[in-house]
Amino acid sequence: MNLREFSELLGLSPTTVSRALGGYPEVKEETRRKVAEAARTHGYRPNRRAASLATGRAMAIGHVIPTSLNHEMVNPVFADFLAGAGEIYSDANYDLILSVVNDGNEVRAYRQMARAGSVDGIIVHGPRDDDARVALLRETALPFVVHGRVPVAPTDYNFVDVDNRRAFQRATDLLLDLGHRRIALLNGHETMDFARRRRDGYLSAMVARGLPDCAELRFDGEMSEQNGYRTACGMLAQQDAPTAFLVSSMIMAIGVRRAIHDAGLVMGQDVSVVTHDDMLSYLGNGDDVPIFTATRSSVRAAGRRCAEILLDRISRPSQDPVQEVWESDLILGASTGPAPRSRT
Amino acid sequence: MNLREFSELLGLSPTTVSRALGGYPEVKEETRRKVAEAARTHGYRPNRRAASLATGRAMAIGHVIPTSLNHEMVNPVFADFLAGAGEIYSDANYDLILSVVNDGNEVRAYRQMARAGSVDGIIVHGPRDDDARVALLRETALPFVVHGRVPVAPTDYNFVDVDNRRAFQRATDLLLDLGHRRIALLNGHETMDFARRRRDGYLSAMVARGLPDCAELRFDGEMSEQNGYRTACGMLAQQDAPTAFLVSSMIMAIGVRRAIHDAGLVMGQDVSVVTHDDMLSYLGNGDDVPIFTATRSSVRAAGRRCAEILLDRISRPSQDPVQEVWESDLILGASTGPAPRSRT
DNA sequence: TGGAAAATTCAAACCGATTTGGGTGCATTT
DNA sequence: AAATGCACCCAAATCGGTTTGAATTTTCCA
Repeated sequence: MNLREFSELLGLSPTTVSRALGGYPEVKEETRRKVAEAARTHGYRPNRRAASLATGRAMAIGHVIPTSLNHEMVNPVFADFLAGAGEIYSDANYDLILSVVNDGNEVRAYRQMARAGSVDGIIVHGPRDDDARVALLRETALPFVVHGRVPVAPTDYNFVDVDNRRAFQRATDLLLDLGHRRIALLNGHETMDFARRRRDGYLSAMVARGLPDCAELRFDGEMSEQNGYRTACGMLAQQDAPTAFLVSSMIMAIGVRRAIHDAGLVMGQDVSVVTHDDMLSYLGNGDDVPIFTATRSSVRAAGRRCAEILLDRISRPSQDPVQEVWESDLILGASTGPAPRSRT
Repeated sequence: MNLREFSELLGLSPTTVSRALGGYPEVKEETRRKVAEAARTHGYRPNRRAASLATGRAMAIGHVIPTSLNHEMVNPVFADFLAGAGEIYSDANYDLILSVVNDGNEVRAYRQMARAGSVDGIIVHGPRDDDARVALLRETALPFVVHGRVPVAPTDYNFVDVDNRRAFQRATDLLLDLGHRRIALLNGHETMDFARRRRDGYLSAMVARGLPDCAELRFDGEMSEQNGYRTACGMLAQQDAPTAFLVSSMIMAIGVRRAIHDAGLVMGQDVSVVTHDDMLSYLGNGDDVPIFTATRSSVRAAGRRCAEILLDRISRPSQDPVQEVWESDLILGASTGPAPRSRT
């Protein structure tokens, strides 16, 4: 059923019906009620495509999520982030258009969305160091919000980020305070901005105590369970093995835990682990006492906030950029303890 | 830039340009080349909304993913499923419209998509026993493919499913063959069709050997790590504790593994575990020897296949329904072994 | 009761593409 | 030279809404 048919049914003009549904003041309250009622019973909804063609608003937000080319891995945080953003969109009657592309094809995906006018705004996921996306988006004049930050870009764009540097600096300090000296860092790809900041936080804490930066104690790559396991196994087999691991994701930390167990060691006693916890819905970190000591920040809340900001910028452009850096909690769990005297 | 401006720029009529870009035969090859070239250099793309209004095709597929109301959990398999489907969509130049809704509001979401004509087809996720969606979608005449199956619905709809019943029957048989008698089932919500089928498979194998159905050995609920841990802890503390666990997801199995460790037991020796493995990209099940003995089926491949089928039904309606039931692999890993003589 | 102001409603233009049903120009045939 | 065919190209209608500017009806007050 289209507008014309529906309005004939009511004995009104399309204009009036459209206004009634749109909530414009030019239509009598009683008429509006009648129209709304009829729309419900007859199941009329304005055609989305026609409406957005007429208004120029697509009523949709684009998300481009990258899968890494080699391992085709999809970062599991996306599910929760999208769930958070999705809540906001449905309330505002916006659609969420999802585009899954290989790393590197992202720019093309953004450009297409922009040119075809299929979205009113874009969320940028997983900013990297060589990121051309922010510049591109600025060109297109499409509102956007970055989840994370772009390393070197000019600073006048919207973003929501966790203070990754500080989080990992604090986490490292905690381990150092516990007496650990050989602290391994298992990080995400350090081409990613968040991973780089975490590394910097880790390094600055180490350096502040006069400790060296040991290449054999650092890993960066896909944050999968397997990588956590393999890497930790390798490091634990070294002669001067680490007594603590600082890990960038729960999933990876679970791999580390497995490696510790396999080596016949006890997590929280022989080896300490601190991880970042995105508060994924299916990966609660224990009940009363957290399993892992962790830097914690809800990625779902970040999704909600990014969406809110974006919708706000769309309805009121030319505001000052919103830039939020969230402090993450450092919560103590059972996975950390004082450094053991020595191991051989 | 719109079509009119672009065509003026070329000194051609909008019609010709549209045909050139659309690949129609009525336009000289040389003209087409020139038009395509100019489109590239000037960055012209037909406005998506206008195009779909004119053609009647939305060029978009709707996915409605539910979050469970209580725990706001998003099943992590969605990320990989969407990634699989997304691959197919981008190749075919379709958009993916994602709607995240609370359990129970799904029907409304489907109806809205259908009425507003914002999608050409729909993928139905996580069919349940009381599912009104299939009936609704049949009414709307919108093509759809179900990932999974609807328990009691008429059978003339498209679906791709794993043979969950058989998978869990085989898994149970394996454990029985190893001598286990007290076998626990840690399942997803048994309102979900897949979980019910898995339970049936488990029960039929048990019954076939004359074993009872013990309520205290069965759990169904959210497949989170915590639930796996908590439930396994509780069961292992029972006086007649299970010697084996059959688990519906890797995430949950990781919780079970943790519980086994915490109880001072060794997985694969004292307690056996078999899990279903959706082959999530970030949760590889070990390298050479799988960690978990598992029934295995790629959810990403299922995403691809569902998308393929849907696009095919859209381009050629009124074909016979495609109904695929995939056999899942049963792979042997390190988490299973013969039942221990006895434990106290 | 008449007339101005306010409250409603409507006809028509517009958004940006696709597509129908012709035209135009040129080569070929008669 | 007229007729036919073919290869190109185009004007205009269409999709289903929103919105502008004008027309109509109602309300209010002198």
